[in-house]
Amino acid sequence: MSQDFMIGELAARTGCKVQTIRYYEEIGVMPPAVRAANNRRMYDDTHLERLTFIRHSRELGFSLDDIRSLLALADQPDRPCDEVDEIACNHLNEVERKIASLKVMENELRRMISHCAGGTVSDCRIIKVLADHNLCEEHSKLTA
Amino acid sequence: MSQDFMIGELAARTGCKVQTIRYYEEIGVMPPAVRAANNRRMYDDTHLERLTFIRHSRELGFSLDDIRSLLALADQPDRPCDEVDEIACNHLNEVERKIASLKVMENELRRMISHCAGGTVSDCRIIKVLADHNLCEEHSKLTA
DNA sequence: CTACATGCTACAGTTGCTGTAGGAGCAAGG
DNA sequence: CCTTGCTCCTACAGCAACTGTAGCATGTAG
Repeated sequence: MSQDFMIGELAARTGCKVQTIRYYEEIGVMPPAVRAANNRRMYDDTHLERLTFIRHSRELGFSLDDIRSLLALADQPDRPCDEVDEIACNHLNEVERKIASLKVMENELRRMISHCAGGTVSDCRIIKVLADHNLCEEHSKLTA
Repeated sequence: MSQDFMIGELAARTGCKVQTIRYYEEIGVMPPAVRAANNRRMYDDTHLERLTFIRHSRELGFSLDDIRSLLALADQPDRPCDEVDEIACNHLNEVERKIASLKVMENELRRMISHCAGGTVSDCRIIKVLADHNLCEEHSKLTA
């Protein structure tokens, strides 16, 4: 096992673009790849696992900064996982905040659109509401 | 009416930073300000209205590109408002898409966090799920 | 007269990539 | 043997929507 392969195969196996992998190496979330004689990056299963971890974390919305911390913690199995929990909880809070903010936008957009009678721009409720904050029902709740 | 004032007052009256106003002028969503003898930008109520429109649109999540289009349409009151509706509807769809994607993240994060028993990193469910996509309940639904 | 606030330009930095230019190596087909 | 085409390499520019900084000029208050 731990057969070596090149960046193209790592990309194909993880659904990650080649440039993105090189970018992860550049910013230090992926370790520098060992180079073959022709200067090409060679990878094995440990790289595959690490990149899978990164991609999954990204899909869950973690920042690369958080991921750097999570990877560092994952490499120290005997430490308590408080810090992991904290990163995850903070991120969950952030996700909830974003959902709440988007829902306010959603409500207001729906309201604007449903009030538009479809005439000319001068009658358009959407333009009116955008021009005058006071016509907006939720204008105190917006904290995007 | 239409008293002139400087950029600091425009900023204070709209809750927009001074640099942001200059940036809006630079990219052309705000018209170039008339300059006083000392080269300072002077504004009047039309600028105040325009910036209010921009800020409110931004609060509702519209891109500056969309806002450019909306402002151009707002300046042509006799045209039908189909295009306005279309921009607003497209944006609403995008907002809904984002909410759906964030909710998937939220569910999975909650699930991970609630499964963590609080021991060491080697037992941590959060790290395990991040490392192995198959432990993720919703991994097919993530399309952030 | 001296601070201090405000204004100006110009540019770098943020996040997480994506795309491009310009070049080299390698295998297969003609 | 040569060309075509694929993959790889580095280095850099660009996206969105700002925000912050440096270094300077101007205006006002005490």
